[in-house]
This record gives sequence, structure tokens and C-alpha cells, in this order.
Amino acid sequence: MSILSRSSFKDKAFKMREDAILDATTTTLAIKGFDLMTMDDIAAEVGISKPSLYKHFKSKEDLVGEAMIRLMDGALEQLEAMPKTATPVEQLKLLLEWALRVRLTGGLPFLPSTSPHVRNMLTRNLRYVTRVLKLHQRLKKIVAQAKAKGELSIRLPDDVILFSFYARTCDPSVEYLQLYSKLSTDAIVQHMLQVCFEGLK
Amino acid sequence: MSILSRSSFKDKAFKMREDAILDATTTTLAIKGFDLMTMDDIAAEVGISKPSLYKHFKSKEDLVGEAMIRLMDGALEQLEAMPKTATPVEQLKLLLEWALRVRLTGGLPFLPSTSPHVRNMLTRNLRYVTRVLKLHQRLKKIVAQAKAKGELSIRLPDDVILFSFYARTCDPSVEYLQLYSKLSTDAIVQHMLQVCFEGLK
DNA sequence: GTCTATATGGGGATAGAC
DNA sequence: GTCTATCCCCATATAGAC
Repeated sequence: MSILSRSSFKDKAFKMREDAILDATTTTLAIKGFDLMTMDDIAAEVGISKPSLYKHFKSKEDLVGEAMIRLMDGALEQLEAMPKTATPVEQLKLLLEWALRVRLTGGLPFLPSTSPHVRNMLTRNLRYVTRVLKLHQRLKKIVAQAKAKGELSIRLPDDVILFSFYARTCDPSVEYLQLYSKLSTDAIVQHMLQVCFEGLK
Repeated sequence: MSILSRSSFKDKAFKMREDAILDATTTTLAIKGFDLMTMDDIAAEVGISKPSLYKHFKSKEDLVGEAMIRLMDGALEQLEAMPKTATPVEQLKLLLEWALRVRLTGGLPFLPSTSPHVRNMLTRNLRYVTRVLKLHQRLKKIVAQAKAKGELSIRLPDDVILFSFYARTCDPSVEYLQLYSKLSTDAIVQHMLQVCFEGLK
């Protein structure tokens, strides 16, 4: 075995462990939230020690930031892979549906509306902010197209539509419905889509 | 001055200080959230020492619970004072408008969708839960009336409507709009009402 | 690069003086 | 009933051995 292949094998193993760490971080964040999640939790779940964890990520903030970045990359990918036949509003619905399904299967909410602490932390994470802005620009264009086609209310400013859209991806009613209602995952998703675009009326 | 009146005077002063503490807790919670709010913050803002604070409230959880209870009582009062001429859906709109205005002027969100920690804590607070259930029952009736009148979508289960309603009272887009848009308080409230009942369409 | 063991700091809660 | 001073736990982060 050459040095090169050994090295690339080690890189690969290293990368896989990082993915495992990020997976554990994601599920733990979804269950406990940022403040209750400890580095011991993550180390234990992955099966490594805390110092090893710190070899991969230099701080808790860094670790959580990377998990959120991976999520945003997933959303951007989703947008890229969007069928070109879909109308603007159909694209928004598909993206929201994807985000809701991610959450309903143990994933993270899109934006951590959670605590001011987490929000500030992420605001200081340039790599994260870059992706948020990229997504925001893409969605802005789609909203403009949808308005032009009469698929979205002209009465609502773009900001209101976009922030409301983000808010639906992290809507707490999803968790409450999962906990307290007997609705299936599919039913919850469909109802949330209706509430988002048609309202309660 | 009789012992009785002296005693009642002291009670009154005691009660006023408690209100001041709860006010400070409310604004600090709204700004920092539960985890970043410290008992030192509250003591400093009220102008007393931490041990004095603990004479009034036996723990941080207790203190925050009382602040949330006061908020729920406000909501229940608001429902009682509702004009009887208002249709069911108009009542819902008035209540949501009240909740949004409370938040926009430095108050707390209705439900702290925030962190699992806070949610669990409040779930264990019987006095808080009692009020939540009371409000829930009232709103359930109003929703049923609204559906009968065709003011709300029959396609949506009651749970979906109610949880979505609660979620709108703590919708993070309100804060984002206040921060990043140039919209007035009134405009934000009106847009949020439209989004809630008519959707983005 | 992995571990055990430990430093560090913050914040909830309290002892004890006045 | 108020304060000063302190306790003490817990979680982030690291030192140092292997």
C-alpha cells in the first residue's frame, strides 16, 4: 500500500468520523437544543472521548455551526435539483415540504429561531451567513416570479413573505402535532403547506 | 397606625416589588431568552441583591414560570373582555393582534417555542399548565363556531388550526421584520394577520 | 491521535452578619 | 429582610501520558 493511498484512506476515515459527529450533533440538537446539548453527549454518542472531539471541531459553537452549514448546503442542493417544470410557488412548496420532512425525521429546523444566543452565534459565523444570504437571494427571485404570475399576494412585501416562509420551516406546531395529534407525517406536511399558502381561512 | 394597616402596607410594597421583578424578568427574557438570562441580571435591573430576589421566588424556574403565568392571565383577560359583537374569527384576530403587540413592545411570546428545556420546565408547572388548558378550551370552542360559520377551513383539523394559531403568536418573523425591514408596528401586525388567515397566496 | 485527569469559569443557590 | 461573601455543581476546554 503506497503512502498516498494510506493517506487518502486516513482522510476518508477522518471525514467519515466527522460526518458521524455531525449526525450526532444534528439529532441531539433537534432533541435537546443548543444549551442542553453537551460535548460529552456528542462524544458518548459517537463513541470517542471529548478531547478527540476537540481535534475535529475547535469549540461547541464551531461544531454546531458546521452542522447548520451542512443543513443549508442541503437546502441549496435541493433548490438546484428542483424540476424546471415547477412553477415558482410549486418550487417554494417543494422546498418547504423537504424542510418539514427533514425535521419530522429527526433533523434540524432550517433556522434556529430558538434562542437569541444561538442566533447571535450563527450571525458571527461567516461561512454560515454566506449560505443563508445565497439561499435568500435565490428565494427572493422565486418570490418575484411568483408575484408576477399572481401566485403570491401582491399586498405582502417580499420581506414578509420570505421571513414567513423561513418561519414555517421551523414552525413549532409541527412538533406539537407530532406529539399530541394522531396525524401521520404526510398529513402533517400537507396541512402545514395549506396553512402556509392558503392560511387558516 | 395599627398593626393591621402597617401589615397591609407592607404587603402592598411587597407585591409591588414582585411586579417590578416580574417586569424585569419579562423584558430580559424577551431580549436574552431563558438560558442567557441570569438571576444577577434581574437583581441588578430591579436594584436589589440576589438573595433578596430569592426571598420572592425560590428558583429561576419558579420566577420564569410566574412571568409566563402573568402573561397567560393577560391573554385570558383579553378573551373575557372580547366584544360580544365580534364573530368567532374576528375574536381570534383580535387576540392574535393583542399578542403580537405585546411582543412588539418588549413583551414575551405567548408560548416559548424556544428551547426544549423551557418547554419541559413549564410542562411541570401545574399553575401554568392549568391556564394553558383553560385558554385552549376557550379557543377550541371559538374555532368550532368559526368552522360552523364557514369562517375557517373545514379541511384543517382543529389541532392544526389551534397549534398554528399559537405558533403565530410566537412567530420569529415578527422579530426579523422589526429588525431588518422598515415596516411600522401597525404594518407588521396587519401583514402577520393576513399571513395567518389568508396565507401567502 | 487517543485517552485520563484536570484546569477554568460562570451562574444558581445559600450562610451568616447586620 | 437586606446585604456581602461564598459554596458548589456543571460544562467547556486543555495538559500531558501513551
